[in-house]
Amino acid sequence: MNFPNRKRIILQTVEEKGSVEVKELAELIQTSEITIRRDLTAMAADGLIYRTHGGAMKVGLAINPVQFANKTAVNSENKDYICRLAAQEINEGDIIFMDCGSTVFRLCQFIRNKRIQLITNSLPVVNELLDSEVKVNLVGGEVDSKRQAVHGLIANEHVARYRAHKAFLGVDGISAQHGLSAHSESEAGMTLAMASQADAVYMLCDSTKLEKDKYFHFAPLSLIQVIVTDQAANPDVLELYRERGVRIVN
Amino acid sequence: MNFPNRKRIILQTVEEKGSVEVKELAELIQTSEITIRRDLTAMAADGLIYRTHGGAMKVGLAINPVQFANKTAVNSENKDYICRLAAQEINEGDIIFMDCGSTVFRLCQFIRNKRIQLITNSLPVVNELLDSEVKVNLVGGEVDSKRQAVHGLIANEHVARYRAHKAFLGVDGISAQHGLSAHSESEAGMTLAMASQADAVYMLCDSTKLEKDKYFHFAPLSLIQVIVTDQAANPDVLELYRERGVRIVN
DNA sequence: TGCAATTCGCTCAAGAATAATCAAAATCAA
DNA sequence: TTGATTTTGATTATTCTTGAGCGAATTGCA
Repeated sequence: MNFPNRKRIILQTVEEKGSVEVKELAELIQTSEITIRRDLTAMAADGLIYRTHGGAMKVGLAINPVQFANKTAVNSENKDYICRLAAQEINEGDIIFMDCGSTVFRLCQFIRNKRIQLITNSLPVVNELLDSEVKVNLVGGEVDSKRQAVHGLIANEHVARYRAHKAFLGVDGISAQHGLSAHSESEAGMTLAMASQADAVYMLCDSTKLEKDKYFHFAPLSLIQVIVTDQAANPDVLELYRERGVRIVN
Repeated sequence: MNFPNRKRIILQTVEEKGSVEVKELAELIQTSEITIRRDLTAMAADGLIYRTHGGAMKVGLAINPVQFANKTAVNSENKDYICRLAAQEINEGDIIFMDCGSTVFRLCQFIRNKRIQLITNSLPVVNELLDSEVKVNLVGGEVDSKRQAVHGLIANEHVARYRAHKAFLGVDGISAQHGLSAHSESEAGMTLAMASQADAVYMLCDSTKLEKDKYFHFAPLSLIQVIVTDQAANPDVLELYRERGVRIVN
C-alpha cells in the first residue's frame, strides 16, 4: 500500500467520521503507526486535515480550499474590526477596488449585501463574493499562485481602464516619513494602479504595520487619503499621519 | 506486444481497479517490470495516469480523492475519455486556451504536470490549476457568477491580445450543416474570441451533442479543426464532419 | 502541581522501487 | 541483405519508503 492510496483512505475516513486516531488508521490500513503519523503530518502540511494529538480531524474548508482562510486567522479580531469600519465607508452604488491582501479579504463578509460594483485582482475575494449582491469585475493577467491573485503588466493595464470611487488596499509597511513599502514589486504595481484610478484611497492596515518600513518603497504617503486601523494603534503615531493630511478611521 | 497495445491494457486496468502495481501489470502483460515502468512514466508524462511508487493510480482518485465519491457528474466517464485524448494533443511549451465548459474543466486533471501556458476565463479551472506546473493567465472582465466565469466585451478584448497554439472549447450544440450553436450569446462571444486567436481549435463534445442545434447559431463548422468525442458517437455522423475537413479524435 | 502514560519526531538501517547505463533483440528503410 | 534506429532487458547505483528504537514533548489523571 502506497502513500496516495493511504491518503485517499485516510481522507475518506476523516470525512466520514469527523475525527480519527492513529491506531485506528494503522489497524485499518494494516501498517505501522509511524507511517500513519508521517502521512498525517504530510497531509496536515497540505491543509487537508487538522492534526491532533493521537490522530486527525476534519478541517471545514480543507477540501475545496481557499487556503487563505487559515492565513486570515492571524490578528483576526483586529482585522474584522478594521473591515467593519471600512465597510461603513461604502455606499450603495459605489464602484470600488480591492486588492489581494489578507486584511482586505475579510472585508468581503461585510459587503456581501451591498449593491456595489467591485474590481479586484484577488481570487479568494471573487470566490467569496460569487453568490452575493456585489457585481464583480476580475482583473485579467498572469495568475500568481502563491498569492492567489492576478498581477503583472496586463493586470495593471486592465485596472487603468476603470475608474472607481474608492480603493481598499493593503500594504506590507507604512510610515509617515517614507510612505508605502512592500515585500514585492508586483504587488506594489497593483497598489499603484488601483490607487491612481480611485477618487479616495483607503489603506487597511492593522496597527502592527504602522511605522514599519519594508525593503521596497514605492509611493509617498500622499498617495492615500484614509488609513483604517485598529484601536491598539498608538495615538501619537496616528497624529503623525493626521499632520500629513491623512484621515484616520479607528 | 507493442507500446500502444500495452498502453491500452494499462489504461483499462487502471480505470477498472483504480490503482495497480508494476508487478501486477508485468505479470498480466507478460513483460519485464522495467518495461512497465517505462510505459507508466511515459503515460504519466501525458497525464493519462498518476504515477505512484510501485505502480500507478487513476488521475481523478489521486487529485481529489474525496470529491470523487459524492460527485456524480453527468456523463463523467465519457468526459474523462474525451479529455484523456485531448490531453495527448498538448505538448510541453504549448500555449492553449480553455473556456468554461464542464467537459473542458475535466481536462485540468490531465494537464497538471505539463509545462504549458494556459489562458482561460473559467474560475474553477484557475482554482484547479493553482498549484500545478501550468502557468495560468486569467481573462479579465465581468464575472458571471452562475457560470463561474468571466465574459463580456472586456473579456473578449483581453483574449484578443493573446495568440495560442491550440484552443480547447466546449459548445452546446454542433451540426455538420449549421455549425456551432449555444444557449447564450456571451458564451458564444468567448468561443469566437478564443477560436480566432488559436492556430488549431479543438471542440470537446460528448457524442450527445453531435448533430444538435441550439437556439443561437454563431459560427460555421469551418471555425474548428478538430472534434474530440467519445466512442459512443455514430460513425456515420462522424463521417459527415470528416467530409467537411474536420479531424475526428475518438 | 506533579507523575505516568501516550504520543511525537528524529535518526538509522533494511528493503523495495527507480533511474541510468549499456547490451541484446527487434524493427525498419534502403 | 546491411546498416541504422527503436525497443526491450539486465545490471548497478541511487533514491524512496518503511519500520524500529529512543529521547523529548504532550496529555490525562490524581
